[in-house]
Amino acid sequence: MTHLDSLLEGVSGRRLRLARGQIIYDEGEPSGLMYRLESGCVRLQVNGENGDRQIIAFLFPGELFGFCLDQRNTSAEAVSDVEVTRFMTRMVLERSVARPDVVIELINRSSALYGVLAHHVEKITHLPSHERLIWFFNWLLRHAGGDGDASGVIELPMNYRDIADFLSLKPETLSRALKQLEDTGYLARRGQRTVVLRQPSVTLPLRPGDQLVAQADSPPG
Amino acid sequence: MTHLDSLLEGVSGRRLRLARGQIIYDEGEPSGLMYRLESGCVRLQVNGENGDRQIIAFLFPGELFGFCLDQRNTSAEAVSDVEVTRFMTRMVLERSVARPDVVIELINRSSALYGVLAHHVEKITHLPSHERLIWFFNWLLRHAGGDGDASGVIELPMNYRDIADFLSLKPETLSRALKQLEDTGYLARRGQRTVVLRQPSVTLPLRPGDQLVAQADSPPG
DNA sequence: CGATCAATTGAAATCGTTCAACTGACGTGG
DNA sequence: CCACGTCAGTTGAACGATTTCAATTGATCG
Repeated sequence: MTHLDSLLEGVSGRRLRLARGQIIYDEGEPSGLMYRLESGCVRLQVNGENGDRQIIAFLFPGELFGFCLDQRNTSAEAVSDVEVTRFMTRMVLERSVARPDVVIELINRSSALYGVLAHHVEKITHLPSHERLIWFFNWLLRHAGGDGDASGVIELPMNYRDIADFLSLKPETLSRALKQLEDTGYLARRGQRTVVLRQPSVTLPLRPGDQLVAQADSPPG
Repeated sequence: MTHLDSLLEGVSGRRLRLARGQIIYDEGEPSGLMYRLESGCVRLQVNGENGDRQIIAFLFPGELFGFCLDQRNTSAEAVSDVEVTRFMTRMVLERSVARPDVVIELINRSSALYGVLAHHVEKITHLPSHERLIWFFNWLLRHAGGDGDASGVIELPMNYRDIADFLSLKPETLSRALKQLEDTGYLARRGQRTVVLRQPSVTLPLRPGDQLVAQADSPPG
């Protein structure tokens, strides 16, 4: 992660502020510019024909995106107010001739992104709604977790609709799944932008009727 | 596509034959080798915890895969008997220092793969079963289409289970969807490894009761 | 403080899944 | 060359998770 950050320092980049909701680039546009996210959260997405939207990835500070030489194959939008540094892809490549490690780092990041997406697909196609959520929150905890994993406190930079479109659920389903997880004690909500995981990184064996917190205080029978 | 093929000629590669079903590499393994597919069909996949499997991509002759420097983030398996040329990733990279266009081509291919997967996700999460199939067949026609698109004839290198796992359907659902498409006249089957699309690249507005072939020969009313 | 958009809740409908049984294709060995 | 076993694909019926539609509550920002 830190490798490339220093390397790109040698490439002239322009620092930009973008407001929440702003489109950074749109699918089909010619490429040429790439970005490093400095603060905030960005989403990559595919906009379907019927107004459907699939969010492919949430990006967090330190991550690079838009590294591509022909047409944009996804759209990028600001989830929150963000700061990015914008580079000309051409210049990054020129620099990489002198510094092979830049190429290596770019490749590593590309294949990492691919792997994340691959697993994302596997999860959203094979897990029921509430397990998708648990998986998502644990993933957030590991990635966006500035606070440290142990506490289980997650500040959500995105709204529920974004989460729904990331997990391929309807907002109503997300809402119900959240409630169920809250009721069963897997998580607690503080406002609707903060979630507290009770058991971070648990692979939950949740079946209808199971109760997590109940163990202590619900009388048997 | 042809760009890189000539470039890799300069890198020593070993030609291999692999039998159908053989694992080329497995998720979690250290990387170091990359491949060009010469003949046959390869699948990239993620194997879920419950024995579930999500096929991420089908690859066809000319395509590169396994371009990655740390751990494998997906598995690769031979869908049919295949021939591949195996390269040491390190040597490809060394070559790329002298030839910047190699880097560019590798980047293009990586981002193309990412885009394909992104759209794949969008489709399998937003389309009903029979439209996924139509989309898949049209996609096959464009990619594996050695015959030329116009005829609509598709030789399937993979079995129905592979297709089901690619489209995130159960075999039963796939079977039923296929039958429905056959009945409504969108496609015909010759054996179970050949499919003929009646209207290649149609965005079908199929609703229960609609008939495609009926227009010409079914009397009104 | 009101307007607007996001999130919640309920009830009904739908599509895909599940389970189970059956059919068909294919390859092996007699 | 045929019989058999095995595995892939098919079909039916019941089930269930998610979606849909509709109405309500709740947040957020001028």
